[in-house]
Amino acid sequence: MNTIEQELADAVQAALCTAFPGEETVGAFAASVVKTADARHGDYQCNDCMQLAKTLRLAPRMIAEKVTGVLRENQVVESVEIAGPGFINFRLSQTWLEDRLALVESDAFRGTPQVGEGQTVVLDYSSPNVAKPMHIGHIRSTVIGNALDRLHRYCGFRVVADNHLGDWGTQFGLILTGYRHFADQEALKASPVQELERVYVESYQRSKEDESWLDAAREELVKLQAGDEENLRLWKSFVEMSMGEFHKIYDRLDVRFDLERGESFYNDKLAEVLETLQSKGLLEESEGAQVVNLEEEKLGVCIVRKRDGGYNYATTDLATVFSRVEEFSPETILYVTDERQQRHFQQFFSVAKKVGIDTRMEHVWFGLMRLPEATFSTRQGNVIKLEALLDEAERRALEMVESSSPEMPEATQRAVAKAVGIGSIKYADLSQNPQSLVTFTWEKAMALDGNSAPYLQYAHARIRSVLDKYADQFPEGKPEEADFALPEPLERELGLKIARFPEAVLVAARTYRPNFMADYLFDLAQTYSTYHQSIPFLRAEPGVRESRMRLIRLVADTLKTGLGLLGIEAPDRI
RNA sequence: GCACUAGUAGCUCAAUUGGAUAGAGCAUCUGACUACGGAUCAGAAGGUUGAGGGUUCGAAUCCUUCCUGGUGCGCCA
Repeated sequence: MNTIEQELADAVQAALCTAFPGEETVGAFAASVVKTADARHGDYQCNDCMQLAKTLRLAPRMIAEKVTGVLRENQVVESVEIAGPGFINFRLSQTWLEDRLALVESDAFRGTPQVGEGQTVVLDYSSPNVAKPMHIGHIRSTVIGNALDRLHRYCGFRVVADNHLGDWGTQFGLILTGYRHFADQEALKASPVQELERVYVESYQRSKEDESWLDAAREELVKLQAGDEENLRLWKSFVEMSMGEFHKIYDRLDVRFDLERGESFYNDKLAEVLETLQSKGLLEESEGAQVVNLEEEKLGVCIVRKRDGGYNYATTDLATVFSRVEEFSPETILYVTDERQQRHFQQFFSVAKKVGIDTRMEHVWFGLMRLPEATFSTRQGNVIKLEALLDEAERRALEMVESSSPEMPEATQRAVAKAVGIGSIKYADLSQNPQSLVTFTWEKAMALDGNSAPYLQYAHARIRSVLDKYADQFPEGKPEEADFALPEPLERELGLKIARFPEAVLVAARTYRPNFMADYLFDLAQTYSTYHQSIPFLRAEPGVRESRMRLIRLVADTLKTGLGLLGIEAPDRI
């Protein structure tokens, strides 16, 4: 199913060709139609005439005149008007819109065109470091990445979500050394990652003061990388402990991966990467290291092999991309990380291109999260653990549920508190542009009113509640047999917004900006709330009542589906 | 120093990537519950889009100079 924007754009395109037969510039032009910013201008608008004025050497309004003459015959629109310097404003036909809603209702994807059909996207996100607990800095990659995952699947893409764990970094030298000297086995059993972190932080601090400690750590790392049995065994146990903790959090967040290949997975392919670079003549030696020179692109040099013979991030990423291209032949690979890695990805993409990778690769970066006082870091120990954040969110939500729904069974209250608490945290992140810098405050992360998850969940639950009440009061009623009817302006607005759902999905997916989806949902929920307040439905006359039931049920479904695309639950009662 | 990035209402953020009179939420003020869920709704007030210059039918958005923050800039990831 095409979006309405697309249908209208096609109509404009056709009208242009009819109005200006034989004009090459018109034939090559791709007409576009967008929704209006202001309802007074109609439902959709086309701004192309102003652009075409130059190439056609005609006044924009003149072009618009010719085009609208043809467009008026179109069944989709009720009126076509020219305004201002040459805008064409469309108002959709009432019956067409009503029929459209029936199509949307019966469509498995609520009218969303399956633009990704036959295409594969590899999505690299979350990627925490083993032996360090996940803190609030990890939530953005996880939540944004997961939303992009869901949005793309919904558009028909085959998505390969890969959790590219940091399980092979230099931190293991420090951890191994620390582990041998001051690990507390009891604590390790009780709370493994916390203890590993303590060991890491202490070992790191010791290395700052003590050169020989650092040497020992390096030695342990070399032994590990050379395949030393004892170190390998310990390393594996560290990874397992961490994964257990990570999965507890992923379960709570309802985040799932298709693959969880850490950097270690590519360990034996790194030498090959060097050979490939060598054979393409890209390798240079510089200060004892092997590098790819990117001075021409003003990207400095990219180190692919350290002076001490070790490989690093860029090398692993290259090995990873080779492997992904070979195994999945993706059209696109997305990397969701924070802004600090922009330069790394520019370098890495550039090198990948040089060795012949032509897959589209995008770095979807997001702004750092920081505390009001400072940035946080595991080493400084000023992190807020993700687990604590989720606990607190659920606790606050539970308080709210207990006071507003005391009659609800306790188990249900807990489930609702989880949906609301976790949903609030996700929504706080997803409702803003990923690229903005975020200063973390508990208050903001868990906003429970205004533009927030609970507002949307409330709107949804309220509709479910009305629908149940309807089923109680009118057991014979059959809303599914009523026609969609939008006689009231508020009703029409609501119907139009439902019909626009696919446009929000596509924009959010295409621009890697889940906040477009969040915006859309908030707008829809707001319109519904106004409707709810001012239009009677259970008390409306028979027939009208059924129509309205069918309409609000579709609103509820749209809200639930949209929230689902953001990874947020919409319980029937909250 | 160079590069990237941000600066929008008192605060937190939008603005469909160049469209029409820059929109929401919070906070403030006014109003609506014997109600289909008040976790709500209606309304008011709040702006020289950091500053200047430029590009054009049209600029928060593009170019340019400056100011202020953030981040990065060779062996971490």
